[in-house]
Amino acid sequence: MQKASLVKGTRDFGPIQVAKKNYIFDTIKKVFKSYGFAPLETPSMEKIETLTGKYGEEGDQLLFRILNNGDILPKAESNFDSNRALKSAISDKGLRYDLTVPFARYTAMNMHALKMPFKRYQIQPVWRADRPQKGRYREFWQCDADTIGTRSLICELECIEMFDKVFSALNLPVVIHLNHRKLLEAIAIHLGFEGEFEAFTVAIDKMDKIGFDGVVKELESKNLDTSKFENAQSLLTTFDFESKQLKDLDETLTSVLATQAIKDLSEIRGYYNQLDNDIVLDTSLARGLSYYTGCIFEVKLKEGGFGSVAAGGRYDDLTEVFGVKDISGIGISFGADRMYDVLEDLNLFPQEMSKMTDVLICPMDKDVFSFALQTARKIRNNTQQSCLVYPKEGKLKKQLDYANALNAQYAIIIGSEEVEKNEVSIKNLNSGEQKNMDLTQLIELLK
RNA sequence: GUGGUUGUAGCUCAGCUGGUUAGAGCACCGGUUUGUGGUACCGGGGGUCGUGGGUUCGAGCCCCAUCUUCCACCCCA
Repeated sequence: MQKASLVKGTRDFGPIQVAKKNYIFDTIKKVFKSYGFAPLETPSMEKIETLTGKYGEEGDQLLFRILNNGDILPKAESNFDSNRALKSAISDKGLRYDLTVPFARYTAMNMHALKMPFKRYQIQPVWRADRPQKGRYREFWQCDADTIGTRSLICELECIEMFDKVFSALNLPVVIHLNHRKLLEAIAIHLGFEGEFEAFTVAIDKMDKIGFDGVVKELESKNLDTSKFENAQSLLTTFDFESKQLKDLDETLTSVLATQAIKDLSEIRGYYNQLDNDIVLDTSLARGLSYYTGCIFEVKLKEGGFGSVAAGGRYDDLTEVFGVKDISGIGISFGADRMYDVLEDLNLFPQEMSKMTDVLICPMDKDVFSFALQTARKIRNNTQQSCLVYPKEGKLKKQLDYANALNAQYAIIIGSEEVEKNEVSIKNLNSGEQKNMDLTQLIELLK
């Protein structure tokens, strides 16, 4: 016999967990649909060359590769000068790392049929060969919405609104962090890091974690000149997302790049009045994925938890590697598994998630089965309630126990007395209240 | 990928410096009550102590390996 076990960093979802997960998916889906996004699904696996080189060196290492079928040994026996060469000889497929790149691939292949701007949403699992931690899985679900084929800043606004709506619908207070890649570049140049943009962003992205002094140390450890960095603290921080702050920032930076970014941000700011959640301009936000070129977002929990529960940004050249130029796009992604964990921790899933049925019918002996089944049929055909007949007679205690385990709202008790009077005994399992009535009254009650 | 950490019944854990048949609470099952649950009482099942080696007269406890968990770094949802 073999011990049953799971692959590291993966998990099962039982009936209640699936209901909870669907609650998250449904909430997100509803918002996506209300903004006119249409569904798309792509295969779990992609050609390895579709995936590699899109997420940087680190990302490539985290790709799950699929071993080729057939006789790989002769190939493997040849001399390869590197792991990389060997890998590509024995594996030409991989599991998708995110949903954005498969979408770019899809777009490139279907340009002829897509009416721009094209808006799609996609809710599917992705895989990363990461070392698992809390809130960090090797298989997890992303919920993406992207708009491509337009540079309109209305899309940025929609992203912000969708973040706001989803988290507000889930009763999960968050802070939406907003930044602009060009603003970040302008700041980098202003602080003397021209040509060292990557190292600069990697360092300042850790601001909230290691603090200002930590960032200085990090930069120095990479032999970067931090002489102009002393006035950076007031520049790399979170600002209220208001026009006054934007104007001040523009005046401090006085560069073309900064002005472009501020213009975008001001326009977006002009499009809305009130959100349920907080939003800040966070100039220390530097999303790692290198394909972003405009606005970038990250949604963080107001209290504790993981790094971020949702993120996104604008990218200009994602389809270019597939031969399709000048398609600007913007997309966001919700991390369903992290959201699941937080909602669980904070006990924010609605009560009915654990309800397996609304009504349990309890037949006392075999003679009443047909009456019980008839009652069930009536309930199913005439009400919205789900209904289940306990498939074995006897022991009311046992049956009521079962009803509790299923979190049912009503138990309908049917014995020979009830059949004789052509009625049922219905018990409200929350209040304990119980009364007898005929089937017409029962349907009326359950409607 | 680097450094650390964890692993005892379904769950949360106890188990003294290695010493006879490994414990508790909760959960589960049965009964008290063969037609009334979620609160009471009585009883019961269930563990090759993550796995594989080793040291020892003897290992849940020590050593090695491996897997798993969680944490930090890296990166990220």
